[in-house]
Amino acid sequence: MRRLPPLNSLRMFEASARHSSFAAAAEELAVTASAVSHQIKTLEEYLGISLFSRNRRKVELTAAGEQYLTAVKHALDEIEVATQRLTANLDTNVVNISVAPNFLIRWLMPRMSKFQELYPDVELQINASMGLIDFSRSNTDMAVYFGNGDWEDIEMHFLRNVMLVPVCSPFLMRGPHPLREPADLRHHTLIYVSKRKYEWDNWLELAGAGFITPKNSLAISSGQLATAAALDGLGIALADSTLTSREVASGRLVVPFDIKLDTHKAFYLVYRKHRPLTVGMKAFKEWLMSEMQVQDDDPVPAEPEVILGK
Amino acid sequence: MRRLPPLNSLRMFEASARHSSFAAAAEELAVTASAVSHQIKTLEEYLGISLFSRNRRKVELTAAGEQYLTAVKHALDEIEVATQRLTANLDTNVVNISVAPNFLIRWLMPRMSKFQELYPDVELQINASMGLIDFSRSNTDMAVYFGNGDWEDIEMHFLRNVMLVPVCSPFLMRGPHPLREPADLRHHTLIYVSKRKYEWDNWLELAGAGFITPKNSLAISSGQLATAAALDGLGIALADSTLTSREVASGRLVVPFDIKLDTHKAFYLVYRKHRPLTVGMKAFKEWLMSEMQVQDDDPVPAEPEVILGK
DNA sequence: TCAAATGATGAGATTTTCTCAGCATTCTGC
DNA sequence: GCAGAATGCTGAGAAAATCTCATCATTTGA
Repeated sequence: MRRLPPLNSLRMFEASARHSSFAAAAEELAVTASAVSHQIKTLEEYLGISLFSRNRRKVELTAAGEQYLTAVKHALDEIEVATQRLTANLDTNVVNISVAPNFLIRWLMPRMSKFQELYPDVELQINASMGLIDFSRSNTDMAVYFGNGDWEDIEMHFLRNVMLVPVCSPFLMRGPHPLREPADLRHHTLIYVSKRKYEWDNWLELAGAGFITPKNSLAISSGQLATAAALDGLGIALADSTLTSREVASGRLVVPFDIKLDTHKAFYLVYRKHRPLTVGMKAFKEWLMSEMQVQDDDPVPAEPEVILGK
Repeated sequence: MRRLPPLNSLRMFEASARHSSFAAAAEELAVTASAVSHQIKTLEEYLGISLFSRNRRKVELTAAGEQYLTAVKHALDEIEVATQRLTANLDTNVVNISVAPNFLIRWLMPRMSKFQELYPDVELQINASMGLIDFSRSNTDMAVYFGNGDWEDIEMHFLRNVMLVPVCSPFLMRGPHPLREPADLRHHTLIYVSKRKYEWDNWLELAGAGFITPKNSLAISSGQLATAAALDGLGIALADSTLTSREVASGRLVVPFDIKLDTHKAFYLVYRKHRPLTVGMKAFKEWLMSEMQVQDDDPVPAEPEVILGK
């Protein structure tokens, strides 16, 4: 069993010794000089030895204080370094990112090379996961969330709104029931993400085809797989226009109707509240936010006609 | 400016890790398991990383926790050692003693060789000083106080009562006014310690000579110097019978009247309250107390006739 | 020489820490 | 396989620590 002095007072002792002044230490520690004085006194009483000589106004270490400071400073250094290493090694270039698989494959992956060109020293360790992260229990540094931004106790930066457009394989356009107007969808399979069936309802209503009953519907567990299903010609999916821009550009996917549903949800970059950002995190954050901006400004292929849904 | 984690929680973290159990750590730290759990949680939240995996009932360090523990343990070790070195290095053989000069010269010095024979490893560093010691500001380990034991916040061990007898140089006995009865003192100079003039008044009253007015009186600042003045034949001093026994035995001082005044004051061994004793302090304390006992039992030269004063 | 700055101190306010009670889970002994 | 003991988590309130404030004494510098 250890016999340790009041540890918090050591912090004040060290600061006071470093400044040779209680007042200066108090300022650094964001407390009053009185608090420092009390703490030092407590420590001295515990030790039974005075650490500072107070003959003049300037406090000065006694011989015992000098000796003690050496050890205390060394110990606090070690704790500080270990803590920094464990938490915010602000110079670290390794960033643990957690994003939804769909965002990862359709947005982040294709742009990774651009990031690496700009920040060759930063290493992104990417984890694909859905659901919220418990930042106090996970070593994930940052995550990209999709939702309406009502998460608590989290640092959060808006990236951009998500607009959904229907996408499908070009083969469907040439099939027996070509998609000429929204109502034509009734002959097809609508692919939706589980628990987000309402998106199709909203889109159909926005497109003036709220009355139709589609031939079939297919529930898929994630946006990524929904898009994959669309690519395979299984039906029409609602996908984020930006996330599918590459497939559209290459002709692997087509947007049968340029009607965009504003989901009122958005992508957010999130991380633990108050967390000091490492250089790697700063780089990723800056790049991510500016890259998102670029996308917004870029003309979307097939000239968009933005219509706000409800 | 430092960025340190909550330091007190580190103590709990270390104990918990050492025991692999919050409950065991709680027992060691004399708190509830709940307190430990809260503190660990606070630390983990600060760090943003979980230090223990709690899948099973036994808590187990995570990889991060393991890494952190190494540093924390090391740092706490250093603080503990430095603190021990500064305070109660219980194995230390060096003892800082503070005693009144009179006690030092007439009692301690003559017996030092006996102490050193018994405890050859213990080194006494003796400081002669009068007045009270602020044990929280002085590196004095122990002191011998003279008084009535009404000191506050101090650990205190009664040594023995102080009996005052008149002492003077043998030359005075052979002078023009030999001391045959107490009233003869009126022809002599009475040496007293400043602020303790009443001692002579009390003694004279006790000796049935309260009515006399001495020829002269000499104020001296300390008991040691008063005895020295008596040795030099400057007059008659009141001195502790034990402290002057050597001079009396050698004939350099004589006790003209064997009337002992009980001062109702005593010598006490004192030290900082709750202070754990080092081996050196224990040795000195044991020796001092038993040596005082020996003195009490020893027949005092010139067969004493103890009379209680008021 | 006087105002400003520093430190000490005691009392009360504030914040942190701890305990308690209740709950869930996991061992242990039968 | 089950009941009870042991362990850990959590929230609310109690207890303790820490901090601030007000005041004073000293010292420093203009």
